[in-house]
Amino acid sequence: MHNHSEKFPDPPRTLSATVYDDLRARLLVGRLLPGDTISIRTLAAEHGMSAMPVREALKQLALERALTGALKRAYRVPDLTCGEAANLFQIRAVLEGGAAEAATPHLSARDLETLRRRTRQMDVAWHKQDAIRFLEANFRFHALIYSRARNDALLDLIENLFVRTGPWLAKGILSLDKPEDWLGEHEAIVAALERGDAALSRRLIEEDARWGMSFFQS
Amino acid sequence: MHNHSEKFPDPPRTLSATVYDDLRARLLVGRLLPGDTISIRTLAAEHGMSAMPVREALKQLALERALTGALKRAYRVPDLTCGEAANLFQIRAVLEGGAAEAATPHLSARDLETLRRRTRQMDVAWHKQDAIRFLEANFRFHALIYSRARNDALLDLIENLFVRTGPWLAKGILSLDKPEDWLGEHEAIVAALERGDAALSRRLIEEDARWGMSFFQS
DNA sequence: ACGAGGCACCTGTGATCACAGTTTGACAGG
DNA sequence: CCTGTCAAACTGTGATCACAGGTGCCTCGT
Repeated sequence: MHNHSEKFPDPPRTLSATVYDDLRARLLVGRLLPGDTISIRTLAAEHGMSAMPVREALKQLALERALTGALKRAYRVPDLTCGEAANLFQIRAVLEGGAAEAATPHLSARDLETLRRRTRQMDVAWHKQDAIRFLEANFRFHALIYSRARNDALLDLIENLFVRTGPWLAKGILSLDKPEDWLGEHEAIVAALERGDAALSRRLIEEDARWGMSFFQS
Repeated sequence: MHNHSEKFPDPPRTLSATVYDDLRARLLVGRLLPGDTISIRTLAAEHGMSAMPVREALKQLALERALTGALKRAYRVPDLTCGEAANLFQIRAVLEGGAAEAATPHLSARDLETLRRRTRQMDVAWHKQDAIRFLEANFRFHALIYSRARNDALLDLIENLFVRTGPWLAKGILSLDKPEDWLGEHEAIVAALERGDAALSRRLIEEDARWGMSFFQS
């Protein structure tokens, strides 16, 4: 049997990084919801490894505020207050706005086509009430844009914020009964990017980033 | 003997957090310089503890890019390229600009007085070529402003960026022979804040954040 | 004298064990 | 039936040991 058929990213990486990435991906798309509790030994058993790598991954996620870790108590997915969520989306707006503005001149025609595909994926996921697929396509849409800003550190920070707001957004989407509220702002974003209008792109992205606050705003 | 005379923040916290904070403080003020190497067991011996807490702290710092951690090789303080440094200062500019704008209406007269004191401390440290004291006062100056923006998550992110740019700034300051280049822009910032001019404060802070790029720019 | 190979020491990573505080559920008493 | 209490099982944290890979110096051969 050839090895090529197996997943390959494992060997050069560390076990700790494996579970870290796994948790991060789950938070990003809302496969973990606010209040969910996570145990070191349970996760270790699921992954078939010792508790050591898992504990490191959880501690790191707690440090970057993707999880809460009280002393001697189980790690949990943070249940943000509206104020905390608003703060996060405020940061996302300024950070993603700047990234979009810087990325505008560097988007290729191929990129724009990919963005349109992501938009369509989001549309069908939204009407299916499939929060996970929706958030996944949404993240890939934004990540592609920001990656063209040629600033890796900035991309990391934005990704972190997506991870932290993921569970909140998933909770918000799942709490809706009517999927009517969705308006295809993303097409406007793609149009602005295509025209090379950096200022407009920035404004639209800022608006889109703040959209997540529309849930539960009291 | 009374316990009140001892440092108190220790007991409720974890050993791992202790060495984490210690390293972070050292990076922030440039007591660790780019290229410096850090060993788990050495640090553990210095702190009189097992290697376990130290490894967690180092891994966390590596994760937030405050240290580099190649596989099976010693952790080191990153020696940033000019491009990477420029990226970081670009992020600082947009993030700190936004924070300053939001904080402007909430600064008290007492805050402004403290800011002026920090400015004076920076001045004397600069003329003494004391990079550590300079960076410490500089950080406290900025941190006080941003703390008034009432956005803890934003404050965390900015602090992280200070930690990451600390060694670079220290290297830059120490490489200068003449301390002539220092211009007291901070007084202008305080003046703008005192007048409640949010837009001007933002612009001045952005300018100040980009100042760190003036070293070694090729 | 110079270069290449090898071995000893260094590094981080993972496993296993011991410990202390927290949570939870069951059982006894009102 | 409700409530207060206690014990067992859970939680994360820290220590110690074993392992594999990387680095560099020292020696042996030419």
